[in-house]
Amino acid sequence: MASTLGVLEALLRNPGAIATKLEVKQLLKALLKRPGAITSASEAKQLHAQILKHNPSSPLYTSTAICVYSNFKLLNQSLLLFKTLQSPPSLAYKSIIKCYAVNGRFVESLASFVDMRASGNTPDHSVFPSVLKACAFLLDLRLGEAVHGCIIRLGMDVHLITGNALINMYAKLQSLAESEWRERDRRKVFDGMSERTVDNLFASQLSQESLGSCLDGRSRTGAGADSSVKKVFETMTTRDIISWNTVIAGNAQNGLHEDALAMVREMGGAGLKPDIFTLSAILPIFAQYVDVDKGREIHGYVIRYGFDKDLYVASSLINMYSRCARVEDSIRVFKITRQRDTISWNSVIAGCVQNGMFDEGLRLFRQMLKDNVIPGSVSFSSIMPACAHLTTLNLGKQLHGYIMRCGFDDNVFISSSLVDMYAKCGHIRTAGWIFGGIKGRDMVSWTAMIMGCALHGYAEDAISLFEQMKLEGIRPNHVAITAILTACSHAGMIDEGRRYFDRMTEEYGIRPGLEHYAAMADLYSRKGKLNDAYQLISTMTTPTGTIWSLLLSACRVHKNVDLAEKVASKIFEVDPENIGARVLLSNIYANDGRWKEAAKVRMTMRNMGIRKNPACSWIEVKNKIHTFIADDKSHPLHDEINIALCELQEKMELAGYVADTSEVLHDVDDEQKKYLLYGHSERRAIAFGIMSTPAGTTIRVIKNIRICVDCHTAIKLISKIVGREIVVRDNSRFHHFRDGECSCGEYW
DNA sequence: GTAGGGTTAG
Repeated sequence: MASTLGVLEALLRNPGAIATKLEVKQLLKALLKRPGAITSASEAKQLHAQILKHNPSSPLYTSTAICVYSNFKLLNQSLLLFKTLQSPPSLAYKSIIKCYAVNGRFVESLASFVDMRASGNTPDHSVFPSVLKACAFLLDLRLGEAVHGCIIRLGMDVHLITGNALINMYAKLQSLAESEWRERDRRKVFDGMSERTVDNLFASQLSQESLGSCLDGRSRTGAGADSSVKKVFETMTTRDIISWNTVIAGNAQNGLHEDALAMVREMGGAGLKPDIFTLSAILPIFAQYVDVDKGREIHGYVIRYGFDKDLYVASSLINMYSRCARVEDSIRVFKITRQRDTISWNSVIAGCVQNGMFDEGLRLFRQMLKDNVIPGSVSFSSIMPACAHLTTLNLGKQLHGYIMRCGFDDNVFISSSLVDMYAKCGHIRTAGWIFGGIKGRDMVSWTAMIMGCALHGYAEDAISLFEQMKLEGIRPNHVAITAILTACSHAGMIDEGRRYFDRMTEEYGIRPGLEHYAAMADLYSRKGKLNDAYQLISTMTTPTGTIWSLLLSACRVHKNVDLAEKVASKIFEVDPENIGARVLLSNIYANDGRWKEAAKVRMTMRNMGIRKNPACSWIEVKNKIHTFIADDKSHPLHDEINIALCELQEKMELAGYVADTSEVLHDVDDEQKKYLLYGHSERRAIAFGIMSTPAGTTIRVIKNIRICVDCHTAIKLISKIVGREIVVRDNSRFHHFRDGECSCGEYW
């Protein structure tokens, strides 16, 4: 054999060499037994040439050539040969099935498998892994089960690699059928997470003893108890670390977290130590449970074993830390990871964005592009919320263009984030247009759109979307319900809001949480039903300062000082440092002319060392954000803006404008109050916007606090005078001012 | 030949 192959090597490396027919025949025969002797694609082509020269019609030789080509993943060459075969022999089928699979052509791979069975050829252990991988990829459980039956009949279910592939297929596909179980299991495990069973899990070096001790008290069984994954695993006579890791990853991804962790403990008993695959599979569990202590222990183990150079482990660690709100640790892990890919960048970017570090997220995103790392679809869905929160429309639009050029605009994660971004940037119509084009909308897409309508005051659209979502078989979760309650709240629809609130438990199985109480309290408060709001909040077991503050704010609008004092004391009970509440209370006193009390509250604040955030507005002009803070004169065009405001003022007064000074909370005379109103940040931002953009351009301004009554009146007039649409987002909603009117219908 | 990481609404 060795000498035959030696001749072959000589022949292949020197195709011009003359070989006798006998020699070639011997060579090919030897190759039939050892196709692996061919070590490069070019040698494979030489072999093909020899076959064409000496025996082109032999199915056996042709199959051998296909086999050799498929070893080098050369699909086109394999196919050319395969198509010449009238009735392909087993080897040809096996090779082509594998070749399709390694090239990601799973449909064709399975079709060839079906052809092979129909032609009476018997598959063997060499094809099943590819076939099972194809079933997993195509989410075809029925075919997978049929293949499994075939494997059992052939007695192949004890074969190590086939068994591993079976486990993988079931792990990937069972999650589809068992999503309901999964949810139940998740809650169950969550309840038990604080118990000692998981404690000290990774205390030392995952030693046999420490893992063993954790097995005591393991009590739960889940959907996985008699799952196909488990059955296959238990049937196998030999198992390797891949078998264990596949089951562990499957359990982790299917929400069987306790099972996954138990198996990590058990694998020690089989003489196997957790490796990089094991760790990257279980780290997301600690990320989900926000258990940074366990996550840290794993990080320690990772470092001790030198696994910290692995990209997968690094991304899992970055993700774990950011889910646990330790962004600094995420960034640290990212920075010391020399090798980086799209996913590790995505992890750190998403970590920043999810923790509110929008600018840092954007900076890292730009750095990623600079480093020539090609962004994937996940990169965009991770960064887009930063644009939504910062309301940087131009940046959002640029990213949208990039997304379209990449062909990612049909991705549901991305389009949902776009719906949200456009809605939050004031472009509700664009949001609606994108939403309309989403195929396979999920709960998040619907909720983003519903919330968008809510923010713009389009409650009826929000309600009809909500009902349509239910008709399409999507059961609302707690976020969707928050969105619909917010919609009702922003339109003053008390009855509708109350109905959704009262029925949410019965109809959707969701108990009202803080966010739902907040929306309802807001609904009553805005409508002036202050006592109803008070009653509702009082029924809560532990109302927060934030919820009481909604009512306090309404007390200011509806000028109810007595209730305000009562509410304020409730707030200071649970949250003595609450800045907003103290500011509000002082304003309420000032509004009532009780300047002494107002001053007292301010004094208390000063003594406590707390300062209120100043009112500010900002506007994006030519990709630059201009910020205007109340009474701040630092803008380079400050004087020009003042002149423009005075000119506007004259035209407004001609149109009948009379300043409403009732909300000016300073102890000064009316003339001074009028002057103070000019200084309101949104007015200066709008004046600047008018000065620096072409006639007719829509002005978009964002403000950090509620818009005051006088500004609301003034902006309505300004929109008419300058003939422009002016969109102002305050801290809770959008106002579209057009031709002297506002979309909020005086309700905000 | 089989195994692992990152994403959208609040």
